[in-house]
Amino acid sequence: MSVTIKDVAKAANVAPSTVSRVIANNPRISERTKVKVREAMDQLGYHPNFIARSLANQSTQVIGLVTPGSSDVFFQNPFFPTVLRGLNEGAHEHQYALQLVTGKNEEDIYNGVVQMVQGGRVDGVVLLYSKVEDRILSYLQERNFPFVMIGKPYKMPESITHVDNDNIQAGFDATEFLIGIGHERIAFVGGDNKLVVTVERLEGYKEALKKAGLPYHPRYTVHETFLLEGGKDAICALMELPENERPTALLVTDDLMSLGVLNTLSELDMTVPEDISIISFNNVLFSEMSRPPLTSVDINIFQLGYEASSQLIKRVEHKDEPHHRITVPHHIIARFSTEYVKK
Amino acid sequence: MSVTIKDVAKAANVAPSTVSRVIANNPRISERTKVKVREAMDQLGYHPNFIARSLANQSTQVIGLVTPGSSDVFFQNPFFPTVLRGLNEGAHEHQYALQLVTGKNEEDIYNGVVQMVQGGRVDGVVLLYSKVEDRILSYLQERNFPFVMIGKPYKMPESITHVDNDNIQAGFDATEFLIGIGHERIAFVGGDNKLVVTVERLEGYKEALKKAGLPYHPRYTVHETFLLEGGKDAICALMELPENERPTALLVTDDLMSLGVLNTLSELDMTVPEDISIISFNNVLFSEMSRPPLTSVDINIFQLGYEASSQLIKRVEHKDEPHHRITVPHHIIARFSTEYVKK
DNA sequence: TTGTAGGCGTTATCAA
DNA sequence: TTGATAACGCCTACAA
Repeated sequence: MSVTIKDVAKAANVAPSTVSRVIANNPRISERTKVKVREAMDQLGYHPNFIARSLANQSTQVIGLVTPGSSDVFFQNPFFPTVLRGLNEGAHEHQYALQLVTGKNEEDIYNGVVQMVQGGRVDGVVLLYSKVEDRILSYLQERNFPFVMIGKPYKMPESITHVDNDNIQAGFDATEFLIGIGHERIAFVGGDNKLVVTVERLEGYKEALKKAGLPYHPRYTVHETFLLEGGKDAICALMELPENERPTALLVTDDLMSLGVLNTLSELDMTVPEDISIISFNNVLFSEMSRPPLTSVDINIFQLGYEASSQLIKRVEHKDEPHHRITVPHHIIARFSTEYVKK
Repeated sequence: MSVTIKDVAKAANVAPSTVSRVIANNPRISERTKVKVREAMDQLGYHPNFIARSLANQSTQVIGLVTPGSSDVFFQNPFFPTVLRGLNEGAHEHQYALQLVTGKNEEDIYNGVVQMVQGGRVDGVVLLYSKVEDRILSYLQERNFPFVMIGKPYKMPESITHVDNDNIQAGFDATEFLIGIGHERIAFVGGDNKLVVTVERLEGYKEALKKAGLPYHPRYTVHETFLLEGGKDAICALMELPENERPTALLVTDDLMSLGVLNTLSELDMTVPEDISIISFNNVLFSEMSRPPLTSVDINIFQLGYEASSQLIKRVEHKDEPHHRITVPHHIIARFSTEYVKK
């Protein structure tokens, strides 16, 4: 079929093992035979068979990517392409390939992970999410299989290598930004409150209010999913408050939601930022394409991915690496959805 | 290390080959031993090793995904997540996994493909693009390696299995839609004119003009890349035309570009659709999130992906399948960026 | 119906 | 510095 190490060996008049050593660039092979073997390889158009190599080595140079619950939804999230870019870059630098776990629901994905792991298809795994009570996480820990998480583990963060933003600080900074331009009635519009990110950003929000001596009103806190329509109901409810209680600014924990919010506001005939300011999170590609362009907390999604695959490869190659937490910095990109409050 | 077929064999008091046959559910194995073996498997927590199986079978159950030139840019394209979803679904139905070719430039990707293919990492490949003079395409054809293309091959479409929209028809329909609501000066804002899609949609546009007896003005045709800022210059140039020559409608071949166009127009103080109508292509997620929501030609991106992986698997499993062209239907989603022309 | 043995293409150990 | 040879875990004639 394909040209193998044996064919090369014959052509070069050496043993297969010698060819193997040439491939590995083993220093104890004479330059002369190296050259000879390499010539033969070129002539025959030899390429090593990864599968055979994997079997012999017990290592595949492949990283598995695990998406949360339903991949479908996750793929839609503008977070995904960018984090994938980062993962890709980190993997590519070390000659690793990326493989996706396929599946439409949690059960599917769980089985996919088990197959990947036990089937020896991948050397390690990146979890692209963090959630409470995760079977996959427990499974990987039990088997002591190398993995890295993007986001903050719900528990035992010190025994799980993970890369994450300081989301408390990010929530704090965003809120302080609004306070700094004069806002006092600030509402928090967050995603699924089972996600650690949401909880943390909310915490930062509260801290900033406290520090500024502003009251925290639970009714100023709404949780919606990250999906598109999410925002609508939440916003309407807030905007129906009497004028002197209505928030003058919104902190929205996801750009996609912000888009929804923007549309809802426009339907309610409210102008951003004149009537109400918005600060958003993630700073994905289209944050600057909306009208008005969104002030958003850039969380360096690319770097999140890049660090994740780099760290994972480190773990795979040195199984005794201690667990790390990598904190990726964030910074606010001020655009045109925020403005000094009108008194 | 891990539990293998041999361990199971011992535990069940049979030969390894018997275990192997049980896994394959070979009918010539007695029910009794099947049960016995399966029990042993469960007890030991056996999972077949994919790598070993791949080596023995010469088949990996993995599909390689090849992105155009720079993956980075492609990942950003909102086309990508949806097509990936489709690919994922098609692959998952047949228990195939997806692997990405990593690389940042054409050279990188080419090498990645060669490694994947010669390295026996994948059973087949999906090309997520179609372009002129493609090394990767030639390479795959030369080696007679199973692949499927999304988009229309630049040449020899009858000897390449591909899944695509009828883009000429789509361009035609979109243009006719505008003509149908009274527009006569319609400009074509297209992406990279080396891409087959662009060329075809342009062709459809011309045909529709012709059919309606409207003149085709080359200056009404602008080509920009699919990138965000793309639109700006092109649009300004058009809008600087004297009022009675200025187009009243734009046909923009990509939603992302449309977003850019929308912003540019808003900077020029032109209102959509009152001052100018826009019909867009692809109908990606955020088409309805823009302001105004875009009238867009839905090209069924999901199905494009789904068909691609399904077809590929068919080819992989029956090497003698004849080449197909799968045409995925499109339809216009009318939203609020198009309006009857003001006379 | 089941077992034996060789092979898939590498790598790694041990001799030479 | 190189060559035999035995793994790696599974599949599949061929034999029994």
